[in-house]
Amino acid sequence: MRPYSAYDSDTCSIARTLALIGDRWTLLVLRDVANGVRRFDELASHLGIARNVLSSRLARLAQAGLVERTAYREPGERERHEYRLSGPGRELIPILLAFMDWGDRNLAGPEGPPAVIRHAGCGARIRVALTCEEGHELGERPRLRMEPGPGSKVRSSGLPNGR
Amino acid sequence: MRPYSAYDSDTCSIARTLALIGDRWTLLVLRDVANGVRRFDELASHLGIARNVLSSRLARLAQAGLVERTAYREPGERERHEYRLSGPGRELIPILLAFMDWGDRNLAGPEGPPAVIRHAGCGARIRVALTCEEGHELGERPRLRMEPGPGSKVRSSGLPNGR
DNA sequence: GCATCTAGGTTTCTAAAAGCAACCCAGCGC
DNA sequence: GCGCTGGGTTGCTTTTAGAAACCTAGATGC
Repeated sequence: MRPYSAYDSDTCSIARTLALIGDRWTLLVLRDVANGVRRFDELASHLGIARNVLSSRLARLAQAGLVERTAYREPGERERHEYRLSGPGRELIPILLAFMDWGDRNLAGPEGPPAVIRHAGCGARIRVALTCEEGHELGERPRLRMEPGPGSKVRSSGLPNGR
Repeated sequence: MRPYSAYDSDTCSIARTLALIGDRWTLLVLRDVANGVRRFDELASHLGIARNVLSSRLARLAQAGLVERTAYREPGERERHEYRLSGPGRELIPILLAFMDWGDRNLAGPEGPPAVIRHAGCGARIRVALTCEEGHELGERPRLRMEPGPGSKVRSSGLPNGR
């Protein structure tokens, strides 16, 4: 079996996802949009992001289909635009919650976590968990095994005798 | 109840975590370290990262306690250093798997996912899932509610009449 | 019926971060 | 003592982010 490092780093789903949303601002933009901040000026002011950067991030997210940019007009008002999460965008929520979970446990001060997410139905707290398709509970230090999938790609350069 | 945008953006656990590991390379470095790539040159070559950037990322991760830098010496060899995930670093694995999961579903080509993670015990695939502490199953579009926690902080500036 | 305000950006210029190549140093092997 | 290798650091160039000014179109006020 080939060693891990023989596989192309950029082909990995983690690398591909990071290429799309892995810069300093994009996940924060998505967090705010997920929390109902929909307008350009509100986003700019709440995040403290430069407006040109926000503009380019929203354009990228819209082009990738993670947010929808729609025009709307309230009576007596002029036309506005708003940004909302679309289907694939909503599927990013586990990523946001995984970040939040880790930050709550490792970076929160003695006061406790800055925010809590609850199940809107029952009011209980939400966590991200690893699950095994056989239904086994995976504890704090799960034993995992990585193996190449059908879309794997061997690295084509940089190896001695690489091909 | 105060609106979401009245709370300080930087106090959020997502923002804090992103400030530590939310740049273009850090999560990929952690992915490789988690997969057993432990040496500087191996990381540099597999990732294609500039060596000075790798150096500064590893220093930051070591200082934050996410990786351990240890010296070791094999018989007949000179001293080497290796990097390994430490406790808090291993807790980042759900974040990596959440990225992978999303990428597999949204960015993989028709060939399928580039890699598969299995439970080392039973061989079944691993997924990240949202769970409610009451044990309710949360499906594709969970209804979530965010509320301020004990460590929440109201925004101190930028609001009309803000305080 | 012109000046002003506001949302939603774009342009322009400067500062910070990433990339690239060259260099350095220590220990080993020869 | 000479070169090779791992593990970096230094210095320069390019890319990205940030700050501030500017633009446009439709209310709004006078």
